[in-house]
Amino acid sequence: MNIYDISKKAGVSIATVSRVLNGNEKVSEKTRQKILAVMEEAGYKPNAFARGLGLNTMKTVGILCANSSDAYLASAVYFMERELRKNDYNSILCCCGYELEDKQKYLELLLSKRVDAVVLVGSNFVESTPEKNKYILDAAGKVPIIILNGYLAADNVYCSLCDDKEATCRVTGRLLETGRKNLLYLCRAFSYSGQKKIEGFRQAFADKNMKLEEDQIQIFNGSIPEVKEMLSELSNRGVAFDGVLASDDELAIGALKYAKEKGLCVPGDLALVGYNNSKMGICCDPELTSIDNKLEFSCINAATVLMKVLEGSPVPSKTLFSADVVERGTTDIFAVRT
Amino acid sequence: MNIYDISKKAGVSIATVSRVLNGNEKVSEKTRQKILAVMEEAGYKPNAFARGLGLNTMKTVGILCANSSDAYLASAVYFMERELRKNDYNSILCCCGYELEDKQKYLELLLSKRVDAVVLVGSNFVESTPEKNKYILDAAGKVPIIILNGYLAADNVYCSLCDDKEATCRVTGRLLETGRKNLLYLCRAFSYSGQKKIEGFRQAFADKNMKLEEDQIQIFNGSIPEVKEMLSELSNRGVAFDGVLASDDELAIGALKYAKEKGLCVPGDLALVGYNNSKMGICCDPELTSIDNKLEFSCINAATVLMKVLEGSPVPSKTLFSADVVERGTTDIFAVRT
DNA sequence: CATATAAATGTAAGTGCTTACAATTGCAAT
DNA sequence: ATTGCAATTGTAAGCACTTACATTTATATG
Repeated sequence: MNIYDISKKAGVSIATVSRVLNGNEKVSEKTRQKILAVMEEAGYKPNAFARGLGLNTMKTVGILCANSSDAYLASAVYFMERELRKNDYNSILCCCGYELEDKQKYLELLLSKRVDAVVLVGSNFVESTPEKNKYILDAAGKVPIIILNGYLAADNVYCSLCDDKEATCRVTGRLLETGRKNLLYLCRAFSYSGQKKIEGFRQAFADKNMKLEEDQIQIFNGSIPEVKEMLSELSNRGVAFDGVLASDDELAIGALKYAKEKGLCVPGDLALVGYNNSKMGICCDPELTSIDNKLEFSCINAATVLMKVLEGSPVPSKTLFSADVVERGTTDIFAVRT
Repeated sequence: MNIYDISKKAGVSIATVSRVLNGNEKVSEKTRQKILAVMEEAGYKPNAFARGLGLNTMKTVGILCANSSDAYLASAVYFMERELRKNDYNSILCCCGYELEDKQKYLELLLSKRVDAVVLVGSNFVESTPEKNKYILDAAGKVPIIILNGYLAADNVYCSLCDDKEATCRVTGRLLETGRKNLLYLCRAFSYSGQKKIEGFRQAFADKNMKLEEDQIQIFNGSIPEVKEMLSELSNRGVAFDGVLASDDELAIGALKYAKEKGLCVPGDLALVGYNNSKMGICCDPELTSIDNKLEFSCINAATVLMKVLEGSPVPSKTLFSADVVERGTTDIFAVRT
């Protein structure tokens, strides 16, 4: 069952059938209806490969992410897929882990599938040195690249991200103002957003002319019990802290577990702030204060930008927006500390 | 840059180039090397659409799920994508929500993209009446369908699932044996696995000749605070319960929040059992006992089955395996109750 | 009613690959 | 040198569409 069969049954040429397939307006309403009726009756579905070949697009975009079972990345993938689908685009998902080599490999794989664009979900795609980001530029030479939560200034690369530095600085500042002296920052990985968060943390101290010790910033990539362990050791080594900010909620909950084990009062003895405002944060007790970086908004924005790029409209290459702070039981930064 | 350019540069015909592209062994080693070298040098990438047209496959499978931002479904999608990719298949992701109409619509959309197979992630794809499952059978007429966590006996439909009934029955039985009299079952939706879980719950009572009141089973689709609310009302209505089993961890954590609010001791006054063994379960305090339905195993199995189906090998249409119980702080069913 | 013009439709040449079948080549046995 | 056979390579016909351009048909104008 192909376009020839349909054209025969409808008594027209294949060109006309193709035109109705593509919504070309140069077809009389009568024949259009006739052809649609024949298609319907025959249960005809156009062959996507042949269309792809002729049109040089199959209206699909590649979504690359490190690990879509991570709750945060999963949500991002979900929102992106939803928004793209709203615009009649399909998504090819590919999870590539955190190794540079694999990111590169799977980005190329997506390109070889002739996707119309690639969305890099997560700040971990932007590395710290230009050479390591070359693979993105190479890809951008072929199709537009959208980066979610990371920023890379380059041609045909479009970024949608939250101002993590400002948000972290804001919250850190409030904690300092409410009398916390010994804050700790736990950061999972040294990704683009991780760097920005740490910069914000440092900035808050600088703004108040306060000194920051190097062990107040911990790059740590562990699970909840491992965080608990790590903080115990830190404490045993004599590092004191009355507040922990973290680059995600899981790390902060690790700190909460530490506090419980030590019998510390939260937020009295120890204030906690997570990041991403995930569901995990409302499972614990007290519930976790978290910075909400408006992922859904960011994805909607990214999809909108992408659609414009694909239709050739001019768009800004960077969209930066500010985060919300969702205060719950692990802090009292917006109330007065008792 | 196409196959003709390569054939010219290598001084061979396009057929030979195509042969090395497809790993056909009827090419002398010398010319193969020559052609590979030319491809490499020219940076040639075969056009996936044209290959798709010629081979009638692009080695992609469609993954359909209700909502990939749900942590459990997200993990399933992740594992499936990973396993499929290991077998050189790509994944087109499509999230269709819970409406029958949309499931049908997006399943058809995936088929129109000429995927080689479709994986239905989640038991919610199997409806309770045969007519409602017709859309799956229709699809199975075109490509193999894999169902994760659900079961539907039909041609070209393959299911990989955990024995939810047995697991629920086992845990419920233990709770009854350790002296709990008034158990409650919270079930999010009346999906295939939801039904099986409830059947297991009923079975455990039947096995002990104990009577089960209708309000001991609650179909409830709400968030954590809503569950808390619902249980309060239930309690106020005079329904007593000393144990809550739930069809997922979130519901169980809602019950935990209820216990905290009421000042109930967990597990002393109220035992709690979740399902899926999610990360949420280790965020709360005490940590949640949960039934682990071995999602990763199930996905690996599903992918293996699918690959065999695609290569024409015979495979069982149903793989059923048993769940693990991960006991944590919200129960004492494997220790003696004090 | 002839003509100009616009609208609708058809013809045929791509699009880049696969593969059945035909043709050529290489090589050992006669 | 000739033959037979297998291994290798080439030719050309698909695969199911799109679309520039040509042709036909309908409509409006004088």
